[in-house]
Amino acid sequence: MARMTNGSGRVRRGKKGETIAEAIRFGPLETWVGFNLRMAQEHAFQAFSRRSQEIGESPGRFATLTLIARNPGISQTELSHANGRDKSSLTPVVEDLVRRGLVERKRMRQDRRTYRLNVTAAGKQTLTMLTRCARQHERVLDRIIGQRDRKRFLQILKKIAAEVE
Amino acid sequence: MARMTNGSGRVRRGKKGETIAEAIRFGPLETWVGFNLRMAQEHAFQAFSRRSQEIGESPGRFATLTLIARNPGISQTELSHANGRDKSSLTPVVEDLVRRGLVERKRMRQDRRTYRLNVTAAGKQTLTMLTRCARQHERVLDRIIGQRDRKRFLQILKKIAAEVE
DNA sequence: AGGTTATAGTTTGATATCAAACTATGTGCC
DNA sequence: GGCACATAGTTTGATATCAAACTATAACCT
Repeated sequence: MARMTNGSGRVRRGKKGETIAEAIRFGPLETWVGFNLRMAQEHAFQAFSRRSQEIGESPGRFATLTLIARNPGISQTELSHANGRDKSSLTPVVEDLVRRGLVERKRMRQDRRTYRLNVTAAGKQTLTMLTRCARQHERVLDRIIGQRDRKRFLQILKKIAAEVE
Repeated sequence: MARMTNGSGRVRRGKKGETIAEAIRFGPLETWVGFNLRMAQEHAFQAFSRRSQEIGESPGRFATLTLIARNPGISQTELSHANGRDKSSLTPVVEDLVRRGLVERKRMRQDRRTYRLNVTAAGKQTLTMLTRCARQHERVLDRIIGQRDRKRFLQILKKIAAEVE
C-alpha cells in the first residue's frame, strides 16, 4: 500500500490510516519564470548528462570543446566569458582536456600571461561524437517545443541571458 | 589599449601587435536549446541571487520555503521531488531552516520514518520578504519576455521539465 | 509471526561552481 | 627606469549538488 509511483504526488493518511493522494501545490511558483526556467534546465541537463556519459564525456566539456574548436587560439578568460562561467572554474576543465590530449595550450608570444587554446585531432574526433550526441538531444527538445515556437523560444532565452541585469 | 570591455568580445593581435577585436563564434551552440537554456537560467539565477542576498537569504531557500508553506506537513522526500532535487540535498537545507526557526519538523505518528514539515510564524515573515523580492525579479523577466509571449514561454518550460525523458 | 522487500531520511564521497586572494606578467605615466 | 594599476590564470575556501551506501522503520507475503 501507499506506494509512491511518481515524483509530484503526495500521500497522506486519514484518521483511519487510509491512503489519501494529493497533488503538490506550487502556489506562486507555478507561474514564475525563474522557477520553471530552473526546472526545465535541470531536466534537460540531466537528460543530456545521461546521454553524454554513454560516450564517456562529462556534459560540461561539450560547450567548452565546441567553443575552442570554433575559436582557435581563444584564451581561457575569453572562453570562460563565452561559456558563462568564472575563469577559475575553467582551470581544472582545461587541465583535464589537455591531459587527455583533446586540447593543446600554448603561451602567447606577445603576452606571456595568456594561453592560446586549440583543439587537437583527437579532440576533433571526440567533438564529433559529442556533437552527434547533442544533436540527438536537440531533436528530443525540438519535438517537445514544436517547430512553430522554436525560433521565438530561442530568441527569448537569448534575450534573458543578455538582458537580465 | 586592448581593454576588454565586455564578456563576449575577443581580442587578438596582428603581426605588428595591433589590436584586432573579433566576435566569439558559437557555432552550433548558437541555435541549440540546451546551451541557451543553461545560459538563460544561469543569468536569471545570478540576478535573483544578488537580490535575495540583500535580504540575507540564499536563493535556493526560496522555493523550499514556498513549497512547505503551500503544502503544510509535506515530507522531505515529497518536497525534494517537488523541488526537483535529490532528497539528500535537502537534509542540510531543512536542518538550517529548522535551526533558524523558520521551519518546524515533527515525526509522523503513523509512519515514524517520515517527518512533517511546517513553516513557523517567523518563517512566514521571511517568506513574505522573499516573495516580494521574487516578484520584483519576475517583473524584470516579464519585461524581457514581453506580455504577448509569456504564457506560451512558460508552457514550453513546463513541457520540457515534464517530458524530457 | 518472521523474513524479504520497500521507503524516509542521513551520511559520505565526488564533482562543479563561485568569489576572493594570489602570482606573474603587462601597461601607463612620471 | 620605476611605481601604480590592470589583466591572465591559479589557488583556496565555501556552497550546492548528486549518487550510492547506510539506518531505521514499515509493509508485504507465506
